Amino acid sequence: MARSGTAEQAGAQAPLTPRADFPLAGRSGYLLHKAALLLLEDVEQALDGIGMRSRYFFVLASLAGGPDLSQQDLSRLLSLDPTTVVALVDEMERNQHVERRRNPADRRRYNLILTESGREALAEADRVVTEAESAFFGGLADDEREALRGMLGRLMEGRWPASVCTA
Amino acid sequence: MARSGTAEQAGAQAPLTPRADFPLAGRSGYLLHKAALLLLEDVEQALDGIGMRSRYFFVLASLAGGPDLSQQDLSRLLSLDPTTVVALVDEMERNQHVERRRNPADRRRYNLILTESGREALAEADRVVTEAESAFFGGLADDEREALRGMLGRLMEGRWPASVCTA
DNA sequence: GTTGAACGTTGATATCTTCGATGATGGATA
DNA sequence: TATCCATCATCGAAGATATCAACGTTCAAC
Repeated sequence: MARSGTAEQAGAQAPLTPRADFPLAGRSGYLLHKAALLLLEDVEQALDGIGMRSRYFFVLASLAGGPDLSQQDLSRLLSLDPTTVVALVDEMERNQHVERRRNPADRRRYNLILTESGREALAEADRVVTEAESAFFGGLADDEREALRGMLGRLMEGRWPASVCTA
Repeated sequence: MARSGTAEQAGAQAPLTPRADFPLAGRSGYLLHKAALLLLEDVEQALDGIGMRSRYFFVLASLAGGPDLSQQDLSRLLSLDPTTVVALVDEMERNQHVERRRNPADRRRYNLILTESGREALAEADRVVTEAESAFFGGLADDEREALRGMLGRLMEGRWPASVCTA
């Protein structure tokens, strides 16, 4: 709180009284939490237009980085329960967006690889998500957005995505 | 991606190969999402020590700002389903942390007010959460944290918490 | 070879969210 | 005043999620 004040007159016509004294609004932690919720809302809504959910997109995007991720890797990387990953990959395999291939070096694991069709789906989703994010971060100047990305990265240093290995 | 590179040697001793090419790591949106998840994990774990969950704390903290919030307000403010709020307030009333009082100006509404016991619970939770957040944001200088808070606030301008009214 | 651990999978359970319906109330209109 | 519609809180059912224990397979260490 005590910041700016540029948006306070936004709802002037409506009989709403903005609560400048809302305690959580002064807490960096809750701001981060809430901002992430709002963004996720936007992304989810944008993806809904092409019949995809955010987690599906996250997996697609993760797999695009390399062919060597296992389901366990995804679980840790995206904070998903291993059980959830099984169901997700099942679905993606039905859609022919990914393939499970046994890792020859460790036959317990699968190497999850993106199919050509998966890449196309990712490309489309990527457009949609990028658009939603641009709108969300639109209020920030380019260098600010860069600074924000830097800070967020530093907050997670050592916790993510460093804990992921390519066996 | 393409940023800094200060943390890449953090897990040097472990046989892990950090994936610098992880695509989502370059996306501001996902960084925000993931950072919020990690922070929530920390906060949840910290609150677990005193037998409280994060949402319970959020409501407690929201109510501390003024006596005039209704359940509907909470619902919008915290992105909670009205149904969920009912159950939450029920629980809080059982714990004698809040009271429901009919709003005399609009008898459909309740004014939710914090009891003395509720304030004590909030004080304790506040300590715990503040500690967890301090640890999480520890890697940031004070002015950086301030800048971060400012940017997050600006991202939500007009969407939160401006939409909340005190009838 | 034996032991213990990791990976993927399954199924049961608990929890949360979502949706529609309801009764009470308020506000606007005629 | 009477009528109509929206809002608030609540309930119950249905759907989606997360959580947990257990299993077979495979790997690594001894």
